[in-house]
Amino acid sequence: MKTTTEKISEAVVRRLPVYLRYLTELLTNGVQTVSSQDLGRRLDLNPAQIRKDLAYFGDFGKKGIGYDVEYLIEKIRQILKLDRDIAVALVGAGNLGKALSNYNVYLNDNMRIVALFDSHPSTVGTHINNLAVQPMEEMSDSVKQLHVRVGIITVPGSEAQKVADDLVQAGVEAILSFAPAIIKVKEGVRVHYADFTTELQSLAFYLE
Amino acid sequence: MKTTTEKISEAVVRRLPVYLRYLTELLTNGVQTVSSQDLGRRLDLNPAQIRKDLAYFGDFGKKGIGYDVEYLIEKIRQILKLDRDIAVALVGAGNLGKALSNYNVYLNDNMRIVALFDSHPSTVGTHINNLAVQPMEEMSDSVKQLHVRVGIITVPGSEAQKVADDLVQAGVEAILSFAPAIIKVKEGVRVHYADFTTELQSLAFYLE
DNA sequence: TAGATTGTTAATCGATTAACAATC
DNA sequence: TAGATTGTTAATCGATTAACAATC
Repeated sequence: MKTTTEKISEAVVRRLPVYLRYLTELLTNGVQTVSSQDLGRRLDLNPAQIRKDLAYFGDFGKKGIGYDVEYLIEKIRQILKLDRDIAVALVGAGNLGKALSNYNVYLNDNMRIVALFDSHPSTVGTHINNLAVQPMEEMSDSVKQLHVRVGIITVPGSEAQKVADDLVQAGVEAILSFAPAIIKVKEGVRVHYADFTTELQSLAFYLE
Repeated sequence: MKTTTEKISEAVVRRLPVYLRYLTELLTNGVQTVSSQDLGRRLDLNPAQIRKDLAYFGDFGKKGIGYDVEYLIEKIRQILKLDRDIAVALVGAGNLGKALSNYNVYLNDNMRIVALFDSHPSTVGTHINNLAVQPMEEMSDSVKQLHVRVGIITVPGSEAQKVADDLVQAGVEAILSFAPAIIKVKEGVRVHYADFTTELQSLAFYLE
């Protein structure tokens, strides 16, 4: 194991969920042990990179054997902090917001959408997955009361910054935004983007 | 302008749509000229990086002045091949698929969803945005007939590989997958991922 | 002209990969 | 033991940033 307090690069952190996903699949299939070579082949990654990624956090493998699937899953879940409950709020109960709300089931990982907000009076009060859509005015109070730490933004790009400001003000520590817009937040708040228009446009470059 | 036939890195290609988005906003606001410094400040990027990115494709700026917003938009659209019509097919007309279909309006860029497919008999035949959901069996023929070049996958992870195989078989050149799974395709076909579960999980790492 | 800003080269930084001793 | 595979160091590769001559 490496010396402590080495900063972990974003690239490493982004690969951990990918490892986790495939390991979970292996566990389901009854596979008990996996080598970095097996993982690399399946995930299109260099085996040395996988070993290095994991070694940042501990000595999880056994020389000559590989990694115990169940143990590694447990460890990665700890590293990603997915071993504890994390309350999530979703802002923007339009089509995309509704679709994501229904994914609650899939993201078992103790991350759970516990509140929905929307600014349209006609949407407020409707129920999605047993959760009532609340007006924006209640966001600050609800976020605090429910200890929401992560916000998902599914409003139009033009409203994203305002919503992000409100979420941060209410105490949210991390944001996943689906809006096609760069969001500015204060130091310490983390923003990830899941902007498929950008993804689709860069895909077009590779045509032909 | 640099020597021709220099390979463009993926990182560069991914930033182009971000430039395009902000430039379009500037154009809407009547801004005629913008410097790499302005862009960098707004997009949290190094100005030198922006100049370098653009210089891969041509001399678009004017020394002492900056970049003409309208002209640069035109050029980036050409580079990304967004200046011609691109037919897109979406496979998986569930909640997420439906939500994305409705975004057609937003992705004006001549990329247009022209066909929807689903494997559930109860979904086939329903209409989303004036487009009928077709059964999977018709995919190959429809993709060829409509000259579909890009496929969007919004089926469960367990079915993603099969759908990708079918799309590639039918002649699709690029795929955007929302399914939480690594997809293997033959050389020459490009796959991008828009997997928000991965994004959300890596976000959890940064809590606290 | 003086000030601003590009395009590009060189310097730096960081991430990926190769190689191998340690060891199960 | 022999074969396999880890953890880690060193080498390589590539991407970002700084610096500056050219020039509008």
